[in-house]
Amino acid sequence: MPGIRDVAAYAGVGIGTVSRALNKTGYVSKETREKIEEAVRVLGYQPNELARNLYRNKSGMIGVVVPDLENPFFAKFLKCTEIELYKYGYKAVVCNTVEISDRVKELIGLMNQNVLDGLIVGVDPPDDVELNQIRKPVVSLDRNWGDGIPVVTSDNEKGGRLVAEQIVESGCKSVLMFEGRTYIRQPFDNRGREVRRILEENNISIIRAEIEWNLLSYEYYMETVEKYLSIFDKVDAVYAGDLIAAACLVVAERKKIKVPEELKIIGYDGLDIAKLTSPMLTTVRQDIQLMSRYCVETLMKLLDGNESIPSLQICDVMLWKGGTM
Amino acid sequence: MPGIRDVAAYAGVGIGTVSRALNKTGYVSKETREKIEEAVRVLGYQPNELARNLYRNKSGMIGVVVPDLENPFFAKFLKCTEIELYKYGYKAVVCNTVEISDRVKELIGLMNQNVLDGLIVGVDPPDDVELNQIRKPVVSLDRNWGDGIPVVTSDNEKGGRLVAEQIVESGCKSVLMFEGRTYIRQPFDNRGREVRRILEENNISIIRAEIEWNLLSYEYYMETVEKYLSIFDKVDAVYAGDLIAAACLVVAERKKIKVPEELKIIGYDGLDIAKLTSPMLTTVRQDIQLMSRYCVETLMKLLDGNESIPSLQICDVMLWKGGTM
DNA sequence: ATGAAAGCGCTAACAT
DNA sequence: ATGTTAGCGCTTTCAT
Repeated sequence: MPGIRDVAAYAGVGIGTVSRALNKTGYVSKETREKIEEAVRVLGYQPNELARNLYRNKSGMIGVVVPDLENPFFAKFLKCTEIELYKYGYKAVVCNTVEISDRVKELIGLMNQNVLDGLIVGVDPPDDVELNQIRKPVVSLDRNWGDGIPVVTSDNEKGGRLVAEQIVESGCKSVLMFEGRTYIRQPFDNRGREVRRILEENNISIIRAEIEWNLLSYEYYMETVEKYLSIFDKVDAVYAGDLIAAACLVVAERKKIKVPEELKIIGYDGLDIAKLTSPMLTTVRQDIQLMSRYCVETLMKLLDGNESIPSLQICDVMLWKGGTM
Repeated sequence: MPGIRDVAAYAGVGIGTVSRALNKTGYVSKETREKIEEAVRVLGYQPNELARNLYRNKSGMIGVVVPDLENPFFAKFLKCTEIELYKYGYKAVVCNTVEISDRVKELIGLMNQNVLDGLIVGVDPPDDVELNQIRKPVVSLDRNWGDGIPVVTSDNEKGGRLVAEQIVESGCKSVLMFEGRTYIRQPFDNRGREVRRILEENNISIIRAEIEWNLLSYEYYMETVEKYLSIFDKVDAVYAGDLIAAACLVVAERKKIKVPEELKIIGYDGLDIAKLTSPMLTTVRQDIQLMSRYCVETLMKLLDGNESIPSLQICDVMLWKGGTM
């Protein structure tokens, strides 16, 4: 691997000149520039980015932390985020927190070690995280990490309202709600709260089913759904995330329960999988691409030292009418 | 951010001693070690990994290149690969090639610039790739990249056989086969070849449908499936990747075609989505986790300069019986 | 316009 | 056992 010295020697100039020519910074005469370009071509020189990183004290890497890439929501989020980061010249370093605890703290450590220039987190903060340990930009998707950490989320209140309205309009009287366990207050809590508020207003009875949603496993979903649908066989509607909702559809089919005639199902997220069921899932679609764009844009502002950072950004959601409601 | 000098100064020792103490290399007396550890604690010192990287000439980053993370196959592959790399202390840098061309060449460049220590590729090599430009380890998933690039794949021949046997046994006479377009010979070509060979042997007629499988889009899938199923309405079986197969199921339902009575469907891949349809998809399951483990293990051997690298590793596949066949 | 020299923060070889 | 020194490959003053 040739270094900048080799290029300088070949071109018969100093290394400083080579550096300036390559970075287009400072003056270099046309002739020397050409000699240098020639040398670069002949030697096949490629600057060692590691050395640049050391000098600039940045790595060009952003950590993207998600619970589980097997969840299509996060897969899509990562995809969009990677493409978005690419536009700004950054690379995305993935991290699944599932199966391994404390990965988040490790990643915060990597920031302090300058391996990562910033973090986009789609997971809960660790219990004992010291926010003042965090010295580089962090943006959060859908989680409260505390002061100074901007949050990008979707309009959970509207989402909850859309769900509830569908249920009310359909004339259902007893709803099974699958909800993830949350340990601290999260932006998406509003969703369930809004659903419950409106349903209660309309005297619709609610059965809450708590699910370990971080545990993405088909078997677990099926089992849980089967259990609840057996115990509470008088519910006439189910509300759940798309994956669970799809599982409900399968269980209903198996139990010869007609959807939507005997049981209505409304999902949440608007994943593609909602379109691969039959009937297609009625669901509230989150704009994952927009959320990832906001995350990246916000992070870039933070990296630029920009002062005007919105602490909360909310993306619109929309009802997607399938045939299950 | 305190540096190693600060620690040395605080502890009243030289920086070399600090380095040795922290890296547990060379002799350091118990007392000085303790003084140093104290200093580290008090100052909150964290070594700058960028400087280490420069010295060691490695970044600890491995690029993982996939066509599209929205395809659950690749999402799962990346998930497993990330977790596997983690065990060896490496981080995974993602790259979706969809929507942006030439990303692969860019990533090869990043290897030469020492940003990446190696690459795991799940995509076709670019047309004009010069293998001798590649100076760091590359392992490929399911693609022929050329001499010296080990390939990890699954037992496509067996997979093809399993599919064909199912079709033969079920007594089908006319099969619609959805296959991805390939431009160069790929390991997974064997799958389709084997299917065709056995079907032909049994005088089963085949209709080939070419699909742009890199273009993962629900709408495109539905459209294509709908088109083929309308034109060729006399087929009694469909073979396709799980996603397309699931789309077939939806289209069949919509057209009031009974599955499996009037139309049998067999998928390929064994994604979780195959279990969220009803009836569940009969499919051939690839062991994605094992493939990712082989990829990482092979890459690690390459990085260690190990000589005994198998140029081809084949993972077993199995038939997963659902209700569509 | 260009070359020399001083770091970026660390590791390791070399003295002591 | 410990301090000093010379790099790792680059960027950027600072002279010239």
